[in-house]
Amino acid sequence: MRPHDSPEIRHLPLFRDMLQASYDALMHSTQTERFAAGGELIRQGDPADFLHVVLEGAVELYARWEGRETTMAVVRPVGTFILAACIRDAPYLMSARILEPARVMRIPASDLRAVFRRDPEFAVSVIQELAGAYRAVVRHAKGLKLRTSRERIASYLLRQSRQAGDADSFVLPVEKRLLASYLGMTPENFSRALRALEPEGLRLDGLRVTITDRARLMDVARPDWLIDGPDPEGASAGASLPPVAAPG
Amino acid sequence: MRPHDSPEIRHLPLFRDMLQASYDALMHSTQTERFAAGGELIRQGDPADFLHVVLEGAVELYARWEGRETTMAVVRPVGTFILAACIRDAPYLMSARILEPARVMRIPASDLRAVFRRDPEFAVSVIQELAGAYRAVVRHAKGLKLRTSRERIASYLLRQSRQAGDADSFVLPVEKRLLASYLGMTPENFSRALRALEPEGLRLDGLRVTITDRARLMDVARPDWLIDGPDPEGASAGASLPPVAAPG
DNA sequence: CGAACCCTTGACAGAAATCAACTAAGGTGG
DNA sequence: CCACCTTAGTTGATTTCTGTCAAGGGTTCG
Repeated sequence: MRPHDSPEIRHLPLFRDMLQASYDALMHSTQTERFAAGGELIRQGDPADFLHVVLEGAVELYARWEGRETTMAVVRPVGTFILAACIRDAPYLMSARILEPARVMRIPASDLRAVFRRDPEFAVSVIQELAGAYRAVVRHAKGLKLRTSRERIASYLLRQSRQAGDADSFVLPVEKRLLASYLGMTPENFSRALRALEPEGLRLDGLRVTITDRARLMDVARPDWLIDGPDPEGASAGASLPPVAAPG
Repeated sequence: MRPHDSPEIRHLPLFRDMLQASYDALMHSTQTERFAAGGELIRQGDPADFLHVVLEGAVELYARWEGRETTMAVVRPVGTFILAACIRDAPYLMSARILEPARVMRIPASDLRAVFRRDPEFAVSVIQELAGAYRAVVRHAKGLKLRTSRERIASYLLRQSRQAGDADSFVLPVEKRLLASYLGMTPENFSRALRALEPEGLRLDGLRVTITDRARLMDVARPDWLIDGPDPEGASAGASLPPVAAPG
């Protein structure tokens, strides 16, 4: 089975409603490649040539400026990224590197643009995807501006718990240093702030987190629909490990 | 002339390519109202009933959480906001209040959704609008995470200068306290940081800012296409006074 | 004329970044 | 298989930055 025929891709919110002919057209020049950890997939500033779909592994989206670097999102299967740049035919605002050995599908941006002009159903899907992605970034920005780092960590942990099916115990999906960057702080600060949350109903063991007093943690985090998102309304599928923030 | 027929609206990037019939359908139930300064237009958490178009005046988009508040954008004529919420039929993530006495057009969200399903040209326009808006917020988030407040202020001033036609002297478009909030700091800090930029080639007089040494200021700001945006690619028309961040 | 309100400034407290050192775990190559 | 190297994570000490509290000047608007 060619990867293109995988129902996992065909059934992505972005692709599931389009005509078969359109889908075939999209996949016509699409290539799937494997990448080793650490590899650079795209670099910010480069022209947006391909829409990327992560089939296996994990990809980090990050931004650089004047030597500083910050993680914007982690995309896991099956998720897409840099849709917006492809649509506007504009330079990538973010870079992407392989976090875990990955298989990635690359759909030519020109095909993408051609297809949503011909297939109204696909156009509607793109609209939904972009609107969700937009809202996801707005939520992220709200969290950064309205919450302290302590509160961001606490609410992140609660989101992870919810994603694990409201489990009290779960494993952080990525390195702590990456999480720190995603949440907008240094690794040192993250370490300390996380430690400081232990008395608030938390037990820590490496990457494993156990919530021992949910009420107390919620009292710190004060979770809010309009920031933490009740729904994975944004982001196609797996773009939400750092919970949210999707296509670039 | 009814406001709907105004070429200013019809020629917005969002509306200019749609069929006349679609446009008429959109405008059919659309109402235009005047609002006094300070009035609440929409409240975060409310269901998204209307796409808003600012015809006159100025509207502030802001977010609230646990008593704290932050400005997300200022929309001026002719700009739209909360497109994404309308499309997803989801609650507003931001509130809107009148900054300067305004005339605002409200397009029922249900009509909006119906029309872009029927008119592929309009769908494409919505896609472009959303992709631009998405990129605008990503830039904003990058600025918040990668730059210090001093750097954010300096680069904001350079953006304003550019927007004024690369003029060395210009007037800040909004209150300083609002600017501070938009840039992610307290008014006190903004005041101090702005003051501290004077030796870096700046002269201040109330809301008027004069750049006396552009090279020096650029050395502080280190402007970057991928954050400051070379192009007003996002945001329909006037959504860019705090330069960027558009429809919610 | 008074009441808000914006802006600024100062003093202070709290938060976060930085610098540095140390541990532990994982991977590499001998 | 072990020694070594790299790197994530932690912790401490310190500095820098930012928010908070408080007060005063200036302006606008009722």
